[in-house]
Amino acid sequence: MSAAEKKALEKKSKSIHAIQSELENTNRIALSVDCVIFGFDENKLKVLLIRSDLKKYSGKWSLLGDLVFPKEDLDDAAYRILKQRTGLSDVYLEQVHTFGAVDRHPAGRVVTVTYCSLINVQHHKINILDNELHWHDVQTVKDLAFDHQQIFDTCLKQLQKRVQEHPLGFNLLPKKFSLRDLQNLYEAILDVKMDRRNFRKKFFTMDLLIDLNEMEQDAPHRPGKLYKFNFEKYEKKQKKWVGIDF
Amino acid sequence: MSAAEKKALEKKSKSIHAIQSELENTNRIALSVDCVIFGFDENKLKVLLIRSDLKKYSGKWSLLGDLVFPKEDLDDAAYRILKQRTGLSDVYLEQVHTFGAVDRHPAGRVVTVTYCSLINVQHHKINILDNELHWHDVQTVKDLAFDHQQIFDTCLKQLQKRVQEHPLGFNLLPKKFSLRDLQNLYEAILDVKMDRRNFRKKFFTMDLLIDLNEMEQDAPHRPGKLYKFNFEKYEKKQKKWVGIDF
DNA sequence: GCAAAAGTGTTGGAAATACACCCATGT
DNA sequence: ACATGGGTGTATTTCCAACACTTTTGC
Repeated sequence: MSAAEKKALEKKSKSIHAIQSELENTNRIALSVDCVIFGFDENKLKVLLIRSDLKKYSGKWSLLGDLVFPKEDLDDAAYRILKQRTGLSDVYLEQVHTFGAVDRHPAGRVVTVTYCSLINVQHHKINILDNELHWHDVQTVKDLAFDHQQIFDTCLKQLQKRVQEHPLGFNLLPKKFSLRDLQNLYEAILDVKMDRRNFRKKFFTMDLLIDLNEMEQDAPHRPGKLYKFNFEKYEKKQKKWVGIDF
Repeated sequence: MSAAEKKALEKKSKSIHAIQSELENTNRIALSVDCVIFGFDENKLKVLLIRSDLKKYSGKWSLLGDLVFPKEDLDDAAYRILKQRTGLSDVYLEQVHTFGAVDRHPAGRVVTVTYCSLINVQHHKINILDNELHWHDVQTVKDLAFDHQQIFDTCLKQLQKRVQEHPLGFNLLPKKFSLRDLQNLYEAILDVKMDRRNFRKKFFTMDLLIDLNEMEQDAPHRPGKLYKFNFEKYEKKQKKWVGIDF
């Protein structure tokens, strides 16, 4: 670009001040975060729901959400909301999708960014003091408030996909787990049955499990060995995956 | 839930009117859509960029974006912006990610929802009357305005992943294409070289290409056969994919 | 000793990879 | 005739799926 062209360009360019007027109130929209919080307990995949606080949806369940503050990073808002609702920090959180139909909220325009998080129900005993907050089997979730059913369905599908490509599942298990625990988890998330021997083979071949040389306690049958996931080794891998398949 | 409990709940519930006050201006945020528009031409993957119209970024390239209107569905906004910038409708568009760092826009808080679109450069001769709009080789894209480099990188990665799982690539090709065209496309997107025979085998085995019994014209060598993609057959498939692999 | 789940190997088929030659066209 | 890329087949390897018996523990 020549100097003359550059100058011509600058002439057409807007100053920051000019842009600011476009961002004035009339063009602003309320923005919220909704968290789909998955847990795993009693060999079932669970999701944390709260009673809707809106009369229109009285009695219905809804996701945990809140408005994003004007001076708050989007990701920070997600962590704040998770912390507020569950008391938890330092957990897996991932943005999934943004829902922005004009009429999705009865009180006005609210665009919502959905985050998905996976927490270990046993390990993080959540303050469910408020009995409005409840773990639900994902199998039986239906008829949520707002468009939360759609959001939930999207997140569950995404979880099912991503749990196969990344070691997310371990965020749902205790630090020490048996291979049976791990398989139960995958079977619950993916809603399939797997061959036990092939499942073990797969994970042992990956070579990402650390044998703790400990055994399950209090099992009403032969106790299994306990393992933990080798996150460090996994981080170093990062394979380049190529395989057209659809 | 008993009737008494239900009543107690309703007492605590908020009316829509009460919620509305939370959505008042002080809690609103400007929302934009940015489109990462991929094209394919001269066997290279391209992306459509425009000169930033902001003085601060004078001379830098940026994605095509615009504010979302308060009474406009988010997806509609994406289609509108694509239409405005390229004159195109009826193309592939997919939401990718939402970027919401407080300081990402110098003129104030703007959260942006990114969409990715794939268009056929040959087929849709875009009105690039405005010479501020330009196709760039993705290989050489760097130093974009705002956080657009990060957005672009995210979209390219997502494209590389999704193009292997879904037949998106055909949106970048003319309706009739040779297997060489198809392979060039995949090699350009994934930045790898593939074996020609195995590539053909893979696609023929999928059985989703319709042989048009036509030949390339004006090839400076033996002309190849032309095919089109069998979208109908693909739609009917929708396989359940299970395979843990990370 | 019995119930219940842990642990363990082999085999056959499918899919991915590696690889080399002849063919049709334009110049 | 020759340069260019189109079109084809086979051998090898790798991965996945199917499948059954022995072991350990609690009761």
